[in-house]
Amino acid sequence: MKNEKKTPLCECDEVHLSEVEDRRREMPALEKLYELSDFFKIFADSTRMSILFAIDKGPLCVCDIAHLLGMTKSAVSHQLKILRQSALVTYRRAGKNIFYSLADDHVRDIIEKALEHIEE
Amino acid sequence: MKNEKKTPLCECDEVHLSEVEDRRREMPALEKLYELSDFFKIFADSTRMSILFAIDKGPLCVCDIAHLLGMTKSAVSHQLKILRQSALVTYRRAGKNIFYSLADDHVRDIIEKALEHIEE
DNA sequence: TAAACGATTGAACAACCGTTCAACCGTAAT
DNA sequence: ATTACGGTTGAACGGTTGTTCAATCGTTTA
Repeated sequence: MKNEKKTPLCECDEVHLSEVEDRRREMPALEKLYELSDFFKIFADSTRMSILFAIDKGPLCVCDIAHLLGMTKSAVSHQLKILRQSALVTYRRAGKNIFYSLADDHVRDIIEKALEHIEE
Repeated sequence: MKNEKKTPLCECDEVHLSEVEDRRREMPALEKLYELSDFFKIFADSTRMSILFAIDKGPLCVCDIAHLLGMTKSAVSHQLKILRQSALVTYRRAGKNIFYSLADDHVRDIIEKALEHIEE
């Protein structure tokens, strides 16, 4: 058997090894870290952020959102798909229109927190 | 004078115009939306997220973080620069080492909220 | 059934972003 | 002063991501 660890280590000599090992134990699982950053990725686009605010006060159809943001239906629909897949929005069909709304109050909390931080 | 609005509108005929205008008034300023999504961009990378968790329990030097994450000093340093510029971390020099710590308790709150959401 | 329209989709393109690599800076030690 | 070492930086490369465009789906209406 060869060495188990083959991580591309940094080239430093002096490392605070015991401290580092302690931290490693306290770190969340790698998978959790990916989930977290993936979750934040959803909010990391101004178009998606605009859509969330747009439907915050009630359902709107794709066409309405497109008008509101000054974008094409296609572009909006692509972003709505991402929000759908992330379960941040729900939708219901009404004739030819499809109305989107926020799926979760949790989302409002997170954006609220972020707004507080930005306002210093 | 020509038309003032020259936004690349969607091609729909039937739009719920009054509703859309109401929403437009309630929307945050465009600049605010950019600030918000830019803020979330910082957390939208697993390396940066890992770094934040790594130094959550106390200061670590670049070399320690690199060891902990199994990355090069360079890669870590580039991400630390972004976190520095976003004022999410602070640093102090101690000899040849530079120790980084979390700048703000606000950050912990936001990540905490996100974790809650992920756990359903 | 056919036309009209709102909405979705996939491919393609451009812009953006994270890591690598090599060079360099700042401090400490010889 | 020179060497060693932790840390930073800029350019370059590859992968990701958002928008556009054209084609298609689903529902309603004629």
